[in-house]
Amino acid sequence: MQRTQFGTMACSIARTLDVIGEPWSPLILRNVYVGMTRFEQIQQDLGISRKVLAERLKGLVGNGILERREYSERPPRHEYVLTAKGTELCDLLLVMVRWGDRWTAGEAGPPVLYRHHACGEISHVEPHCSVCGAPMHATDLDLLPGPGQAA
Amino acid sequence: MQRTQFGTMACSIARTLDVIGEPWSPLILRNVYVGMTRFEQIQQDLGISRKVLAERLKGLVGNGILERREYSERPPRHEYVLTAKGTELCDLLLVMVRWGDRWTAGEAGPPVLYRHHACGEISHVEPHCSVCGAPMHATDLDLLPGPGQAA
DNA sequence: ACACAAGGGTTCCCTCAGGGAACTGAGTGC
DNA sequence: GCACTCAGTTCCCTGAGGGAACCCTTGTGT
Repeated sequence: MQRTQFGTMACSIARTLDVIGEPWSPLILRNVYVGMTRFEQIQQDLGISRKVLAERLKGLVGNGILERREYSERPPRHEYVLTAKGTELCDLLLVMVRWGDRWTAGEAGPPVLYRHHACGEISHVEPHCSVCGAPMHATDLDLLPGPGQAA
Repeated sequence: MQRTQFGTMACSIARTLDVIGEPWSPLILRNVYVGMTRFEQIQQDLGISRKVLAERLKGLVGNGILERREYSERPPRHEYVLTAKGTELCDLLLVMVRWGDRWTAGEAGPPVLYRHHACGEISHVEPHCSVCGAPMHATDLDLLPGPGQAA
């Protein structure tokens, strides 16, 4: 948890950060996304403190990103799975991957490749305009006040 | 700065987090993106501690996201502007905005609207496949080991 | 029957990063 | 000379992250 709460700001970036902005949260999400759904697995893979992992998982469940599901009743065992809200958040991870691959991967190249089901090719994510379908980057936009703007 | 350093992990998400994962960094980037480029402006707008702002700006400049530019010699005054690397990172902000608008804006609607230069319409960003151009989400992908994978 | 292991946490203490306010220092305007 | 602005820096205090140990329930080997 940040010292300053971002959730109350009239800014969708701040509110998104309120959900996954805490240290480790994006990496936890990533691990669940790739199928590493159990406490012990995640803890060992990331090398995160057990305390912090427990806090983050509780937070992500509370925010509706993950769901705590019992996969064995006896003995009681739980795993964490993505909700619809959480799955959509994974698109954000893909954009982070794209930027990281481009600017930080260096000589060695990207550590993971992504194959698109639809076309079967190794590709990466590219932002497009939801209206006209053309590529859309941060420099191609005008910002206008919206209905939810603070008074 | 996180206690655990993410930069050395063989994961583009972790490496991206190493650059903008610290608390406040994405919001600082956002402010520079919308044209709020000066220390005093950013500090007052965000309500961030001056100490932390100075640290973050130093970090973002060090990572090649921002450039510290003198806009007046006498008196010496500086502003922070986006580099190419930083501008591309803003695409990440747009995806955060999109998710935040969808899942956290509530009744009031999005606080800011984005108009695409190319088509002139209010739109939002949507991830597409760089190869086939079709919409691409986290669930449409297979993950394969890449060349930069850890040994 | 008993020891031990594994999953999934919780509790403890310690350190260090964030918050807040005060201070600095160059330069300008009056 | 005095106030004011920008852009930081320094100070102390609190609270979050790291690490290790501990806990509880159930399963398993002997």
